[in-house]
Amino acid sequence: MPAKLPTKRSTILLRAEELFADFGLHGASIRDIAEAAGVPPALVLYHFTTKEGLYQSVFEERSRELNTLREQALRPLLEGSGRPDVKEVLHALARPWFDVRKVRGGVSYARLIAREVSDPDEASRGIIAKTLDPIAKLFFQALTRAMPEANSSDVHWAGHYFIASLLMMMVNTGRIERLSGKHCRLGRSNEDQIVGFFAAALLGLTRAKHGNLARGGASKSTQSKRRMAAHGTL
Amino acid sequence: MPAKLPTKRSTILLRAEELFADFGLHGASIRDIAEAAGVPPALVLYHFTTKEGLYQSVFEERSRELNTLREQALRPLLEGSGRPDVKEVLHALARPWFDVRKVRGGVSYARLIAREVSDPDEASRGIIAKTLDPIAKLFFQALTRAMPEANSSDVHWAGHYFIASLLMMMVNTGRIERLSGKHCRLGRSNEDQIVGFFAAALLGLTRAKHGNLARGGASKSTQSKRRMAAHGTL
DNA sequence: GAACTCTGACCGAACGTTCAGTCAGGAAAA
DNA sequence: TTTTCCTGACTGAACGTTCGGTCAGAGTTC
Repeated sequence: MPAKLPTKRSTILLRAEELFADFGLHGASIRDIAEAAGVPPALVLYHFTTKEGLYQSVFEERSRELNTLREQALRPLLEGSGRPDVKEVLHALARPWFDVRKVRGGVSYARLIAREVSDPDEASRGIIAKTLDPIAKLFFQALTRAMPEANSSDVHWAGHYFIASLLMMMVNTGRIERLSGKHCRLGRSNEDQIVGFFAAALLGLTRAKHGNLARGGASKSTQSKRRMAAHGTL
Repeated sequence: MPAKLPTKRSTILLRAEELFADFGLHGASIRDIAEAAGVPPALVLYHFTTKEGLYQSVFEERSRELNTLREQALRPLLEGSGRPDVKEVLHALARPWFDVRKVRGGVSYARLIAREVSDPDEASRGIIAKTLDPIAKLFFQALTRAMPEANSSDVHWAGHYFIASLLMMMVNTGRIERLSGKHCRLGRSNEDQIVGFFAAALLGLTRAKHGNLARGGASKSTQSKRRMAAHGTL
């Protein structure tokens, strides 16, 4: 059978993702998006009711796809009775990013998240919390189980650093790639590089006699750690 | 002598920084900023000519302050003939962030940068390149000199990871701090934590026999590395 | 009185959104 | 089979509001 031809609705969704990623919620107008999709502005509102509704749909559609991949990779690591491999845990989070970059719009989604993460707006926060927090919790669970003897606070921070670096890689090299054309393309070697780096760093935590790396607050309250995990991005 | 009382111009600059950080260039209107500063909208345009002019001024004013601190810390490490200490290099980049957070508006500036970094807009890119690239180059120079025997590509990536994590820490905990009130405040212990983590990871690079961590592209061209440094953020 | 700081009234453009209505096609009634 | 009815996709023209920016002139300082 032929590939199902794109509906006007899906075209709007695609163009909106690109323009929202490039210019933000306020920077991209409905008229811009409608023009990019080749439809009258009224059709955008017909399908998505409000501009925020469109924004939310853009976000949730792609998040659902990524979260499925991430959960498929993380669940087995948590359900087995054995101790998960650190590299596998990191790959579980990294691989879907590299997969989604291959499909059209993947780069835009990375930029979209990068925008949301640093946005204090209430609507944005709700989106992050709803779509990204569950996976983040799973990730930190797996990471902690992979390194039971390491200082829990350090492991949590390391997880945050990994996530931040991953996002930077997606956003920043998306820019490099676009500027430099074919070569300097982000590929699987970058995935192995970042996973290798953080796996080594994490394993180094256990070797460094089980104290906090910081001189100061070695043990944060469990509550504050929970809160940090809850605010973890992707 | 008394602290010099704020001029209307400086008040506008301060409020603009906060609102731009919260809502972005397009999300914050001149009228919003003027109202927050307690001045008529026309005064904003009188002082800064255009909205983009105001945005640029906000950005450059705070960048100048931070860059001075960073350069003061990095220069000595590069001018000495000896080999710089890795931790000192990392601290040179991290400390100004923690210093600026203490003064009013520091958190907003971090969010402002986080926005800019993932913004493909030409104007934004120019700002990043002009204000942040020189320091980034200095940082990568010092880092490479601190670890001459390590794989240069890995060191560069590690530098990017450090920068990304630092920014995430500023932005994310700015959020946590605001939500949780007094406690859970970002302090010096966090600075030691992130510097300690990345210093250990970097030193681990030399121990791991001098190969690239990635299986794939072990040696990127010098050109591509330069370009990455040029796109380094903060 | 020259220069600087500041203000309120105003402008055209663009904004998100509304709405009456067209149109193709499928189900129901004749 | 033909006619009627209905629904969901879609459109063009407008709505009221807010936007960035202008401008003549008032107030203040030197």
